[in-house]
Amino acid sequence: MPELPEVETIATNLRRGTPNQPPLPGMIVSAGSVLWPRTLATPTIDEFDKLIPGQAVTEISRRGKYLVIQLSRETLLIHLRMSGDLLVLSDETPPAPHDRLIVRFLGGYRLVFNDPRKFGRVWLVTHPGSVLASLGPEPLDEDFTPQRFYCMLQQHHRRLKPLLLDQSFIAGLGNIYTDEALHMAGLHPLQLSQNIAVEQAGRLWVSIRHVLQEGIRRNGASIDWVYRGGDFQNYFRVYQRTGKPCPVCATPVERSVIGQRSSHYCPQCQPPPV
DNA sequence: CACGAGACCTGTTCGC
DNA sequence: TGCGAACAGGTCTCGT
Repeated sequence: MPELPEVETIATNLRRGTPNQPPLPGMIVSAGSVLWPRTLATPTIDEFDKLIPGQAVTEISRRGKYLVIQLSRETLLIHLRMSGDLLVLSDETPPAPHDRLIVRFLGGYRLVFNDPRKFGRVWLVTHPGSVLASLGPEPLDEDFTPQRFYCMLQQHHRRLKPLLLDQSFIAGLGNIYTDEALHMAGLHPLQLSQNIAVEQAGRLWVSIRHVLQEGIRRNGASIDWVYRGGDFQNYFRVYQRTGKPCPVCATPVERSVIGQRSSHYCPQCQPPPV
């Protein structure tokens, strides 16, 4: 799915609006409608339909890969998982295939959660902490220091790739940005976290923040049939570039499956652990 | 605690 | 051309 930069881009667009869509803050909900029941994690559809009308959107933010839409009384949390997307559309725009949940507003606009694969989830809760509690630190926050990151790595005995994908370890990284960061840091995805030297941890810290910021600057990545407007996909170093030359040393990029996910890396720049 | 397999889903692309 | 396999930005649960 969308990873941190894609969710950040969507949050910014919802907050500020775009040439095609008005800003969400200030809008007042007229009704909710759940088209695919499993999309709504909590509460029940009946309660959702009852609770959401009349609430105003007050604030839009992001935590990890969750979109956080603050309403007058409750908080709407949205996770796009693999194929979810959020659109603000006017009443003139007809419904689309794969629309899963809709929040309608006074004034003729609606927020549409569209999700072909149906993995995405929406929560309407009083306390967002109940859903977000297990998330690790935000990699772009000030209190996420290289020193702290080194300590975190030392506390686990796990392979780097699955560890970085673990949202309770660090929030927001997915398959793309993890592969990109490991390549930039010159670290193999199978490297064990406890064997990382301070200096290597520092390089990984810089790399993680660099690729995330680069992703945000380019409005995220749009790949496969899910186009969200970003163009970071044109700047991938290794992700989905199997067999193509490493941008640093021209060695063909390799792919292997690690922890059920495909990993892309340069065997020259990212030597495998002994 | 760390890890692999399976589940949840649909759509696109690959390979024979 | 056609058809099944492989694959896709994620996360959960279960068994070892």
